[in-house]
Amino acid sequence: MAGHGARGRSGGRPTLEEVAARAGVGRGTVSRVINGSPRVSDTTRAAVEAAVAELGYVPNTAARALAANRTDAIALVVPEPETRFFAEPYFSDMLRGVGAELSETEMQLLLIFAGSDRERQRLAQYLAAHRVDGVLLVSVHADDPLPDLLSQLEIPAVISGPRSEAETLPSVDSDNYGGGRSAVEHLLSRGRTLIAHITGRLDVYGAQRRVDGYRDALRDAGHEVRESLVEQGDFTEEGGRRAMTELLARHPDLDAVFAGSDVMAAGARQVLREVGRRIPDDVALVGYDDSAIARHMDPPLTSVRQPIEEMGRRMLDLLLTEIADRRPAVSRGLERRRVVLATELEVRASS
Amino acid sequence: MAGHGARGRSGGRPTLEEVAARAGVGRGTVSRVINGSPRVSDTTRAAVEAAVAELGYVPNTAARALAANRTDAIALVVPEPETRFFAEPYFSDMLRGVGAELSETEMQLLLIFAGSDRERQRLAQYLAAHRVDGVLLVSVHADDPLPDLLSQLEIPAVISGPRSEAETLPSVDSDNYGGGRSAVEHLLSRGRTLIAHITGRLDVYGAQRRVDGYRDALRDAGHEVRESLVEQGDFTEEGGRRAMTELLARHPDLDAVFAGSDVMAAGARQVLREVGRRIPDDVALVGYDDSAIARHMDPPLTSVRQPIEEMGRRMLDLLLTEIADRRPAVSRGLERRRVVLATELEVRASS
DNA sequence: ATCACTTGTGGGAGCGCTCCCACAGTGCCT
DNA sequence: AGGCACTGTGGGAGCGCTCCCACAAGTGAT
Repeated sequence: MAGHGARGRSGGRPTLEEVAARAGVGRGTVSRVINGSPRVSDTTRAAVEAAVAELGYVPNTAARALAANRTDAIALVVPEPETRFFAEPYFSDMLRGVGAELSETEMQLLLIFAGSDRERQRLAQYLAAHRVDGVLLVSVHADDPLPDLLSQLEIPAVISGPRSEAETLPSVDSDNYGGGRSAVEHLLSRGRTLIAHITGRLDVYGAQRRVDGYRDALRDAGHEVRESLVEQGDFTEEGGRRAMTELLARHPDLDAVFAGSDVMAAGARQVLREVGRRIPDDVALVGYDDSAIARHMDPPLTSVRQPIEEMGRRMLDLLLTEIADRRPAVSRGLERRRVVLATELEVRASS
Repeated sequence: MAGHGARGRSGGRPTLEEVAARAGVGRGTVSRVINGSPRVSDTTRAAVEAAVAELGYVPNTAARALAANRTDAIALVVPEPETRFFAEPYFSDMLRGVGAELSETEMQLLLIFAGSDRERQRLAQYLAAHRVDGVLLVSVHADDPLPDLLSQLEIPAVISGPRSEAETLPSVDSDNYGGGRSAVEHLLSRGRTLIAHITGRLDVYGAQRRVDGYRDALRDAGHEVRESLVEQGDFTEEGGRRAMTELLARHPDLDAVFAGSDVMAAGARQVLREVGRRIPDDVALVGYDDSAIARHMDPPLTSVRQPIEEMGRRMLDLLLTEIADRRPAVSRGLERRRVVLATELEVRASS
C-alpha cells in the first residue's frame, strides 16, 4: 500500500468523529449540521461545514442506514421482460424522468427485475428486508400480487398506470381516455366516417380507457358506435395484423383505423398494404405511443404521445411525498394521490 | 405508533442473535452458516438453517455493509442522455442481460445517471464514498475522465465498448470489425460494386472498427478502397441524411450503402427516396443495430445485430470476477479481460 | 503422558452513524 | 429571587452485522 491508496490520515475516509474533532465540537452537533437540523448556531454550523469541506467528509451510507433504519434508496421494479415497458419509448424515457428528479435528492435508485419466479422471490425478500424506502411500480398486471404485498409491508409505493378505476396505490398515468378521444376527433375532423379501433390488451386499464375515449368521441360527434368496429389486439405486431384482417373482413369500407399502439399500427399497416389499401388515401391510420416506429414508418404515423418522462418525474415526486409522510400519520385522504397527465397528438402523414 | 408498524414479535425482523438463540448456537456460528463458511459441522449447519427458515431471517444489508466494508451492490453508470445508449435496443437489452446474470447473485444493481455536471459530481461522491463494489460503464467517450477516476479509487470496473485499442479497463464489446466486414461482404455477394459507407462518430472506437471492416472487406475482395465513398455521420438521422446527400453528389452511380447505424440508414433512405432511387433495386441499404427501426422500415432494413443482452451478461461476469479477485492481489495479466462477441447479419428486403 | 496441531464454536470489539437524554446557558414571567 | 421554558450542545447507547481471538475437544506424533 505504500504511497498508493493512502488518502487521508489513517488510511480511510474521515468519520463524523474526525470532523467533530476538527471543528472542535461534539459528534452530535456534526450530525445535526449534516442533516440540516435548525437547532445549531450559525457559528457552529459554519465551523462544522468548514471541517467537512477540508476533510472531504462524505457520510457513510451503511452506518446511517443501520442507525436510522432507512436506506435512502428506492427501487424501480421492472416486471416481466415481455412487457411493453421494455419497448421504446417507455423504458428509457421514464427512467430519464425518474433520474432527473432523483438527482435533486440524496436518494439512490435500485433496479429490480421481477420476471422469473426466482427473481420474484428475491424481490419479496428484498422488500421483506426493507432494503428500500419506497417502490416505483410500472406496468403492473391487474392480478399482480405485488401491490398487495407492498401495502401489507407498509412500504410506500407508486404505480404507473393504475390497475383499475379503484386503484388503491398512489398512481401516475397519462390521459388514455383523452388520448383515445383526440385520435378519433382528429380522424373525424379529417372527414373520416367509418373509424375502426384496434385495442390493446383489455386487462390493461389504460387500453380500456382508450376504448372509452374512442367510443365517446364517436358518440359525441353524433356517430353510432358499432362494436363490430372494435377488435381486440394485444399490443403486438401480430395482434395488429390479425385485428386488421378481422376488421377488413367485417368492414371492407372502413376509412380509418385507430390502433392502441404503434406496434399494432405497424401490423395493421402491413395488412392494409397487402390488400392494396393506400395510407392515408384509402385508410387513415393513427397509432399510440409516438415511438421510433411511428416516426420511421412509411408513411410516418400519426400517433398519440404520452409525456412519459414527465410521468417518471411525477412518480418519483409522489413516492418521495409518501415516504416523507410516513411519519406524521396524518390521514391525508386521497388528495393529490392520483396524477393524470395530458397526451398530445402528433400528426403525421398517415392521417 | 400503537398497532401501527407492529409486525413481528418485538416489533422488528429477526436478527442474527435471535436465530442463534433459536438454533442454540452462538452468533458467530450463524454468521458462518449464512456466509457459507466450511468450518461448521453438518449438524450445526442444519440446525441453523432450520432456525433461519422458521424465523424467516434475512440479513440486514446495512449492518453487513458497515461491518464488512462492502456493499454487495454494483452500479451501472449511464452517461449523457443524448447517448446512443438510450436508444433501442441498447438500453433495455443490456439491462436485461445484466439483470439476468444478476439474479444468480446476491448483488443489487444501482442505476446512476451521469449526464449533467451536478449528476457527475454526485457520482464522484458516490464513488469516493465507495458505495458500490464495482461499476459497469457503458458507451463512454474517449475523453471521459470517469475510467481514470475509477482506477484511481481502485474500484473494479468493466467497460462496454472499449475506448480504444489500448483500453486499460476490462471490456466487453461486439465484433464491430467483423460486423462491418459482414455487411460489406453481403453487399458484394449481392453483386453490388460501388459500396459507400456512412460512419458513426469516429471518436467512438466501435464506429472506427466498422470502418476498418468496411475497408478490409473491399480490399480483400480485390476492390479499390476509395475514401470518397466514406462519409462521416454522427449516429443521428440528420447526420445520415447529410452524409447520404454528400455521397450521392460525389458518386451518383453508387449501388449500395452501408450505414453505421439503423438511424443513419433511415436518414439515408429518406434522401434516396427523395431523389427517386429505389431500395433495393437501385441502391441496396444495410444498417447496424437491428433495432425496431430496421424491422419496421420500408422496405425492412438488412442490419447487423449485436448480441447486446449477452454483452450485458458478460460485463457482469467480468465485473464480479474483478471484484472477487480484488483480494488475492495476484497479477493475472490481461488474460480474459477483453471479451469480443460475434455479430450477426439480419438480411431483409433492403439489400 | 506431553505436546502440537486441527476443527468447531462462542462471544467481545467495533464498523460509523442516529437518537435521545442530560445539562449549561439564557431570557422572561411570576 | 426563584421558577420555568427554551436553545444549543456533548456524548452514551445501540443499530445488526463481521472479524478475530480465545478456547474446548479431538487427533496424532513424540
